[in-house]
Amino acid sequence: MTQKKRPHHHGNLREALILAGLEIVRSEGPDALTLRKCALRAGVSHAAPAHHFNGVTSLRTAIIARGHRIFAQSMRDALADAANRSATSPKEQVTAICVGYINFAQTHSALFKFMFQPHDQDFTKIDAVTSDEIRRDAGRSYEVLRTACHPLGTTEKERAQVEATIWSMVHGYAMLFGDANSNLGPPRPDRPESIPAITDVLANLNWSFLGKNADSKGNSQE
Amino acid sequence: MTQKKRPHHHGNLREALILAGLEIVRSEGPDALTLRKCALRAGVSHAAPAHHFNGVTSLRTAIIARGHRIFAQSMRDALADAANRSATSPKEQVTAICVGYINFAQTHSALFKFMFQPHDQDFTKIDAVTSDEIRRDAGRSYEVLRTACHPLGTTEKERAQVEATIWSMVHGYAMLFGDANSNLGPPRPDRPESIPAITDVLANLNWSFLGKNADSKGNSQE
DNA sequence: GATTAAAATTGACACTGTCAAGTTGCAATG
DNA sequence: CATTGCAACTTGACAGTGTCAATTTTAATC
Repeated sequence: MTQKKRPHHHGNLREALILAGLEIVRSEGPDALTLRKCALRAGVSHAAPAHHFNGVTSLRTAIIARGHRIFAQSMRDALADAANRSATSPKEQVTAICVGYINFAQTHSALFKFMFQPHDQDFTKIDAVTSDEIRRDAGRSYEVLRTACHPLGTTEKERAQVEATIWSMVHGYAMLFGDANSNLGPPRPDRPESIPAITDVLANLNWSFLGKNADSKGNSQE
Repeated sequence: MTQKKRPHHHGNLREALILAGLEIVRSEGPDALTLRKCALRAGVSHAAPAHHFNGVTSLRTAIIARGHRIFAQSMRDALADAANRSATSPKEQVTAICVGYINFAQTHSALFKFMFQPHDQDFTKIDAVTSDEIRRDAGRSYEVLRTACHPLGTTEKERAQVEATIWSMVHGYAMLFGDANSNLGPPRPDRPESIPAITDVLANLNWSFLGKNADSKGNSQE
């Protein structure tokens, strides 16, 4: 009985394949990812990945899960930056997270597209390890926003509404305006200065959502 | 010189391929679309589409353009419905358009995903006909929203901000919550009733955006 | 050292998009 | 009407893709 999981040939192929995939997405774009390319980059034969991933969908999902770690970290970093500037009101915290959100979408635009592409991941067709990974890592991403939104609602229903509002706004913005070469969104007249900043967009929200004051400083987590 | 464009064998293959593509996306999902499947469904050989589309990207783009017509019509229909209920204030008009937006995303969920998937359409690699089509049809979609948003801003910059705000919000909502089987967005606890309606989300906007009253009835187009 | 099971390779298959060459059929020209 | 010309379409091939079955290699165990 092995106390440590020490695979035989490669060492840790599963990890290597995920990293190879991230690199391919980064350098060649979201549509360039291929099972065989990942295998080649990891230095194994084209059919080797089958022993670690149920299929290409599983590999893609695992890459997305890994992307979520960077994504969540980007939001946490922005939150920490805001805290260093003493911007700790719920409104300021949520705004900071959105800035981190958009920052990730711009800095890792190919990965962002890859992650939030509508993929038909029949969760049933994904191996248990990867399925757990995506659930955990994507959940942690959402948890960052969820925590910051918490003080903005009193009941669970209210909080769900606030979360949906912020999440929709920032995600839509990222999709439509986040990437300079985005082909979605409104047809832009080649004037990138006509794109408002995420903070300008967020300013159009009614921040005193449901009676509570979003500007009160301090940690109001119950 | 032919006064009417009457192609030789098929009659109108370009149109038939687009319709075949729409049907495939509808019935088999966004990822099921294939050049060869379209050709088969249109009753021609696998290489026939090459004479009408520069490549598969062009065909996809043409299908997206066609989808935009349905999309724009869905928003216009919702706007007409609102007018029948005498809901003609800017706020009510914009809300109605968003309802039409979400309605399209739900009714034609596969097509919506297909349309707003980040596709690398190197516009240079797309034949001129299709390129004009997508620009025109996507522009018309956006024009519906643009017109409704017009009274909500006074300067051009203000209007761009309002448009970006509304568009981001409704698009993000459609992506994250529009489709019941969406795998994006927050991990939902199998409680579909916890998803707020688009109208609830829009209610969190500060509708008196920039001093002007969004509730004033009538046609305030300048 | 022999056994055994996992890890990885090799080879094959159907399917994809794209290209080159050949065929068909319509339309304008003589 | 016969001929020419050209666009529409077909056929065949090619490199890649994901996936599967059969085989070999490797590492841990008895």
